[in-house]
Amino acid sequence: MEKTYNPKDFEERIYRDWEEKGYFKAVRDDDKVPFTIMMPPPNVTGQLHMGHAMDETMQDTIIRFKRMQGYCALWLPGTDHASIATEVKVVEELAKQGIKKESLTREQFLEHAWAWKEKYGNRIIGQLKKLGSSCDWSRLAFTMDEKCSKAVREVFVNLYNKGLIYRGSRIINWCPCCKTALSDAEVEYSEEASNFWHLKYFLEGSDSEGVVVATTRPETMFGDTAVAVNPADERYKAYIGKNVILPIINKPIPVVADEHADMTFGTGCVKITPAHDPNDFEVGLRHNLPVVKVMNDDGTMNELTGKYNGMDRYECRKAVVEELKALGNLVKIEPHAHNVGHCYRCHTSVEPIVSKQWFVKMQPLAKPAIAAVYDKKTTFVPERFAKIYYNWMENVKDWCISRQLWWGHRIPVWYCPDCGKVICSKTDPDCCPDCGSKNIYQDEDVLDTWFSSALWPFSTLGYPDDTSDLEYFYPTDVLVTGYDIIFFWVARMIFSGLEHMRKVPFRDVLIHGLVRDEQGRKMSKSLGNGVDPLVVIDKYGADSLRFSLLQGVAPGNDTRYSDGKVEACRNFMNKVWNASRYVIMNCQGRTIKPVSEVKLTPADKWIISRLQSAIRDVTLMLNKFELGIACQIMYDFMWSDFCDWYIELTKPALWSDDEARKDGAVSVLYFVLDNALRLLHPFVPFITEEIYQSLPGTQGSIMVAPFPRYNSKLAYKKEANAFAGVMEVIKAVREVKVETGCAPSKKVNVYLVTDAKRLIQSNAECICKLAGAECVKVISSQEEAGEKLITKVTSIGTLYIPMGELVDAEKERARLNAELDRVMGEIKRADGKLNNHGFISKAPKKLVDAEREKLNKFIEMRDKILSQLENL
RNA sequence: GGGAGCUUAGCUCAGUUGGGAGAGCAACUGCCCUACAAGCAGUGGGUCACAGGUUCGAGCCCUGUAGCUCCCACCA
Repeated sequence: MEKTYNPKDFEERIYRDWEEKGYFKAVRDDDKVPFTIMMPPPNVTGQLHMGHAMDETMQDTIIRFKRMQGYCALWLPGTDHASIATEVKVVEELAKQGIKKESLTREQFLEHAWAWKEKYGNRIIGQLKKLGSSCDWSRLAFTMDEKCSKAVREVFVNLYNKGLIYRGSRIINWCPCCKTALSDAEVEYSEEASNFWHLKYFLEGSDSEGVVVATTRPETMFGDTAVAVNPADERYKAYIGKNVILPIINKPIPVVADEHADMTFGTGCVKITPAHDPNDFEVGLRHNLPVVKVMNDDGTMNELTGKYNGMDRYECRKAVVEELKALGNLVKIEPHAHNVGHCYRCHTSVEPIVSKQWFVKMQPLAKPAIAAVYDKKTTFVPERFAKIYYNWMENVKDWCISRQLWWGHRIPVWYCPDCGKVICSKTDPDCCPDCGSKNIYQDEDVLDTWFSSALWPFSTLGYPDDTSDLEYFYPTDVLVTGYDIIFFWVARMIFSGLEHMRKVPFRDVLIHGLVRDEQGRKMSKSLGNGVDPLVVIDKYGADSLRFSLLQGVAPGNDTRYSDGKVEACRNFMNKVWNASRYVIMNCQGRTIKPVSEVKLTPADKWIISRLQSAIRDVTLMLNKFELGIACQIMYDFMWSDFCDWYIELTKPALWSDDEARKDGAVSVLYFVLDNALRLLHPFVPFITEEIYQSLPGTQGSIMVAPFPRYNSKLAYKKEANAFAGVMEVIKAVREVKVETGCAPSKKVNVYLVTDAKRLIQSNAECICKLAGAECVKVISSQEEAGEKLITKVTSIGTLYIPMGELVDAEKERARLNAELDRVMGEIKRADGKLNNHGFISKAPKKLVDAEREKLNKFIEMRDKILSQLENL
């Protein structure tokens, strides 16, 4: 093995090897329990970012853990066609080549889109592999592949036949840039500074009397078909039923009474534009008002606006305000901030507009979806995200699913121009089933990209066919994703799964946060602060990146990426690497025995005990999806317990001439390392595999080796506890040496007055080695230690270390006094607790006893320090 | 308007059944000792936002306050 950890030497080779050996493949095995994760399909719009890297790492860690535990583990990968996002990208790409979308036929455009998908889809797959993702590539899916498309058709037709999909003219969100309808979820609101324009609409036949409406959208006035006032508003009662004249186009419109008008807001009079405002649309329905659309699809004004025809909506706003001012209709302008919706893909401000679109009726679907989470058929981790889910589901409106795009699943509906028949079909019809006309034509629109993503957990397993996979792997076990797509995706998968499979799609939803940049900002293209995972992998290795993305992260919380963190993890990898090198080097030519056949030293029992704790805790934390804590446990176990202590403790044995002793030490080292590697493997698969392969006696891949299981017989609680005393002595000697400014290389003599004579004697060699001592002797009184002593009181005894000229009486007094202070503090604390009647009577007996024991120990230490001070 | 989260060492963050405040980085001191200087040993540093409450005991549970962040709804 090389002296330093160099991931480039092996990561690619190992991944290829895993793939060739078929370890990623999940084949139904009825002797095993299935464990399934569906990868949230990354969009084929570009490449993976840090958020993906974290998401995939979490999934890979869980699936590797379950696979090693003996489950039939399936992690099914795939990509999403991302209808609108990809179409925007392809249009941009074509524009660079001077090609306009409008100049292409639908088929020509789709060819470009598929080429894009090939290129970027493959790039994403390459990135996933670099990360070490152990997904079953033989099942790689794409939301627009044959399987998924078949499921989309099935679902659409079924919902249509149940009356849960309908077509209608409704207010929808229109993106004038993408020129398509959007769902409510696809609109992002942000506050913008604007104005409240107070406009006077004169009463029909009057030059002075009228109502003043306050609006933020003066340019939509051409579409006004009424003015609403509150029926209880005394100020305007007289106007109800009369007409006012719409300025500029001089059109009479009625004043209607409607609760929608808030008497306390604005002027109390609202201009009603049913075609361009969701609330006004509702008012319009109540009062049977005409719907007048005054804008074109690209956000320009239409012919109904007279001279403003063709003008951009914002320019028109300015011009209309000017004209109204000139006409004397503008009463005042009031600054006013209000929320404006933007397209989540291109950030253009969306236009609420009446349009004929396809919708999914949500109420009947939402109800069981709410109940399922309420009944804990699906659990959110952390639980608080269930609230966000409920809140959305309980208030969800019908879902607009049609998009005026080309890239996506085309709506499976045909129209017959001859008899007016609407045909919704799973297969493409060639004529009208009613009149036999061949003139039928298909709906031009495609479906919202989330319509197909919603089916992901079962479409990828073969739905609508009754496949063996579907039966075995569905419902899946855990969905891992960010909180940002709970509405878009998680919620829709839940109601879709319930509706079409009669079962929730997953048992747990593990929600994670965003990966932010070093300053806590969202990583984004426009800020240019994104960090490419591949660049990081290239520099530090995939394992270091993975570990850094998991360590210290709490579920659902955002986390910050920093090179420093990755570097620290790389250092940890190097630590693991070198510890392994130490073990493997010492294994050369030795007989490795099972630990059950080794005469274990106290140190051996201590590390084996620590290992058992690590096994127990890591398993527990992984099962609770507490990956951050699990990582921390492994980090501490490997670095502190195994490397800093145990490896050092084995050196005396390994440097001795006692062959049996050497074999024993090596056997334990091997045992612990082997277990530790398997514990670590789910987190850092490459390095553990590389080392595992170098470990003598191992067979096959660590990927399919069993995950360690806690063994209570190896817990050695008492022994481990006793050994902590030895460690305390070692630390005490080290402290004394540093505090007295003794040269580190100088060996000191250590004398101990203690009851634990045997423990100290049997570990004397280790104490000497680790503490830098010449000898450790148990004595019965201080006199035996000689003169010029430094005293250190520990819980298992008092240490005396002759320091010769280095002993300064004053300094020693100060040092002892400081220690006395500390011990007195402890006594005060314990004493206080034990004098508390409530504590004695109500706290668990174990705790009270432990506290008592501590108090006695500290009192003993206090007395020793006091007598020491007297003798000084 | 409704809801959620955060506030812990100089910085970034952990802290899961309430039982003596932790890690990484940074700082300081001393060390190339045959796994590792991507290292070792040691040190300093925190009224766990604030105010109440529950409890024998609160960073953790409850109530309120402040600051920051986010989500949803919406004011024409």
